[in-house]
Amino acid sequence: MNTLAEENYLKALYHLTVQAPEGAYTNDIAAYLQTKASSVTDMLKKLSSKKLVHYKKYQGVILSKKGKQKALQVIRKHRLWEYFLVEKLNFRWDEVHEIAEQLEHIQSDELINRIDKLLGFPKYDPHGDPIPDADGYFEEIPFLTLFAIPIGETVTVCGVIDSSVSFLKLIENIGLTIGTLIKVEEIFEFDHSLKIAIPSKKTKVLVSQQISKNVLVKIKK
Amino acid sequence: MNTLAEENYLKALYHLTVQAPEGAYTNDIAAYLQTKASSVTDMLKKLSSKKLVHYKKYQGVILSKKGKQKALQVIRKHRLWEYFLVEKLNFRWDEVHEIAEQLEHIQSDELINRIDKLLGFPKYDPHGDPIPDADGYFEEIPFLTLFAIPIGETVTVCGVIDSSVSFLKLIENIGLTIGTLIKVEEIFEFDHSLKIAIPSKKTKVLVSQQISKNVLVKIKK
DNA sequence: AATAATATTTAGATAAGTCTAAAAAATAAT
DNA sequence: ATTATTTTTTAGACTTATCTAAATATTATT
Repeated sequence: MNTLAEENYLKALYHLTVQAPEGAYTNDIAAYLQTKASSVTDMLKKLSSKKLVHYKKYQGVILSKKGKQKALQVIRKHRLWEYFLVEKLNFRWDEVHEIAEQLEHIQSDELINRIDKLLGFPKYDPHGDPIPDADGYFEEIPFLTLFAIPIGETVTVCGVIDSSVSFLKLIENIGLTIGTLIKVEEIFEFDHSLKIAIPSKKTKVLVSQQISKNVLVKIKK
Repeated sequence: MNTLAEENYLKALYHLTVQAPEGAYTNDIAAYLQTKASSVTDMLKKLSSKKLVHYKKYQGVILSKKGKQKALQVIRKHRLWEYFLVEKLNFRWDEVHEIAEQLEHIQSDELINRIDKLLGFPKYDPHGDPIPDADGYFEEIPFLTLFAIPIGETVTVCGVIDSSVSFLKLIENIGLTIGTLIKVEEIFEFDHSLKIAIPSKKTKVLVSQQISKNVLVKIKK
């Protein structure tokens, strides 16, 4: 069993190395966790002695197989709790992150598996991120960004790239929540903004390029 | 905000002093928390400096008003989470304590209030222990649950523990409304269900354990 | 009232996780 | 290739919560 601090480092390392197989750097980890580089070095030594990471001084760090598995279990718990908070307790999806940061450290396989069952074994969380199963397995869906959708196409919102509170508040406010069916009606050459129709709300909304590049969608088939 | 260790001491002090207004003793606290007397002394000093307890060297300790309030909030969370685990995730009562010991330290008033609402604002847990409300107020159970009544006894229904709509509909439907005189005719070992006679309606009804644990009764004198 | 037994506190140590400041290594620039 | 800059690590200190062992206070016994 790992401490809370260890779990947070494993999770951070997972997120920092998922798109960077060469490894994570001390300063980046420190920035990500809002701590100091020296603290990171200390923890990397500890995780290394526990065989959770492959670490050599000055050489960056990657998760070991064991470390990756542990990280995925924490991520699984985080995403399932977020789903629970939104689905069962009617939190908005921009409110759940901090609470899930605490709940993800509750130690009980049985508990999280029953939460999983209660929720109907969801594969994706409210942000559209995949939820690993009890063995750490998950499937990434090759979502497109709204930015890449041509005029006339109808798509379903299924996630976001930027999951900051400020962005979530924005899309909540304009009605682009997960599951919403939308249609791209126009693309303005001037600034690449889009006119989007939301049939369920009978509204239309103008969306900037910056927004459209952060909204993930699935093409309706 | 208090640390996990502080919360555990406050809770322990509450339980140790609820029936002993003169105060708790260092060794008793140490035995209760499975720690050493010297550790207790250290923590009592800390809690005292935070005005959470009234403590004088060698003189025992009692909770301050503030400390009692904090303790009750932890107890509230513990009992609500236990109720949740049993009610929504189908854990048995003997399985929930350890998980609730972790969940009780999650810091979010909004979360526990929504859990409270989800459960129908229960006033007592199925052990008959009262659940403090958001202000720390609670009523000691003056009744027994139907579950605890032996064969042959005649009792009056005087309340429920689960006050959710679904449960109220159920007991309304089978006739176990407040004021009803009932007699326990049989207890089936198989699933601890009861056969109840309702003389006023000249009917008999089979009541599951889950139901009997949520019906409060007063023994007829 | 003096001594024995018990309870409590203090002193000093340990472990986890963090920090600052200084040293060392790696990388970039001249 | 040497110097400058950046990055990373080390050394030492701090905090929280714990421990053991010794000291002190309280209570009980004679």
